[in-house]
Amino acid sequence: MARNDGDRAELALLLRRLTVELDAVGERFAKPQGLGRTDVRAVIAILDATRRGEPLTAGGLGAAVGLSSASVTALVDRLERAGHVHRVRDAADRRRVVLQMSEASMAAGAAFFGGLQRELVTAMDGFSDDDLDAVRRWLTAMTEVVVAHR
Amino acid sequence: MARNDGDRAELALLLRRLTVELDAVGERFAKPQGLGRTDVRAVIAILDATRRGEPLTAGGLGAAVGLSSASVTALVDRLERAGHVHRVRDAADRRRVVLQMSEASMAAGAAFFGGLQRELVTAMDGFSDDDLDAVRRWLTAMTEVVVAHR
DNA sequence: CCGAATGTCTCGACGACCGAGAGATTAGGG
DNA sequence: CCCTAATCTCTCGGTCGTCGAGACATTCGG
Repeated sequence: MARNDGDRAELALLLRRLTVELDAVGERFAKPQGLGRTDVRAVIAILDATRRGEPLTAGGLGAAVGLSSASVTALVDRLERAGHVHRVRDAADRRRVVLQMSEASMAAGAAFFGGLQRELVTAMDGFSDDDLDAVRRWLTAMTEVVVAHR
Repeated sequence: MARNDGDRAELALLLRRLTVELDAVGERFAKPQGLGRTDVRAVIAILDATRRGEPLTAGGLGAAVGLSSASVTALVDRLERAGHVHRVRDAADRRRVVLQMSEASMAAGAAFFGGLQRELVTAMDGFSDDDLDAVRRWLTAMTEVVVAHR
């Protein structure tokens, strides 16, 4: 079992290495756009919500990325000034501000992350369906452990 | 192939979800210790280097986490004030400052991340050697793609 | 119609980060 | 030896991201 445990620990290390590199990719996207770490997370959250058909409000964004309302205001100010989103008052509840990604920003994001995703998917060519199913189950299991760990 | 591409894209989403949760774990570790995001990355870098038998210097830490020298000074100030590391002038080259983790900090890190690692390894019980080998190859392949993406 | 709840924004303060440059130490060629 | 260039860390001043507290507008329930 000792040998097996070592192999498994290696997987944990590989995973950490991968997360570090993914983090670096995020920064390589953020820098040229004049965005910060948090801004990228926010953009991704807005895109995800929009794709789900439930556009984010300012407050929802704060909950999604873990920021205070003051920080959200500043964050949206930055994104709006940089032309990535615009504020739209919700017609039904005029206290709310819903966030819409601009066309240009959507295109930039799609070019960068879409490209990466295509490369990732292509790199999966060398794997059998059984392999990929094992990966899927593994990712799911690891996520459950991480979520439960507190 | 369309069906397969969808499945593969799902893996990318699962991976992103996992990285997000791992990030959250890092914050749950940092908060009670009075540490910030960068500080945790620094501690991990110092621990990794120490384990490799090549103790980090202040400058090396800056290179590892991507900070300017000014920021490194401030960072080490924080970590030292919080009792996580202490500065030791290198005897051979007295311009250098090598960073040593304190016993207490090592113990805290081991308790937290060691515990998580054990849980992760345990969760791999349900996987065959072939499964885990597929995971290992997949993680390696994904990391290569991410590193090459620039 | 009024008070409580909700959603966002403003203000003032703090901490993290960087660029430029100062101070200390080392390495190497006269 | 010594002088210069290179190296390593630290200090200083300024900018930006974040928060807590509270103001303002809007909605909801009695």
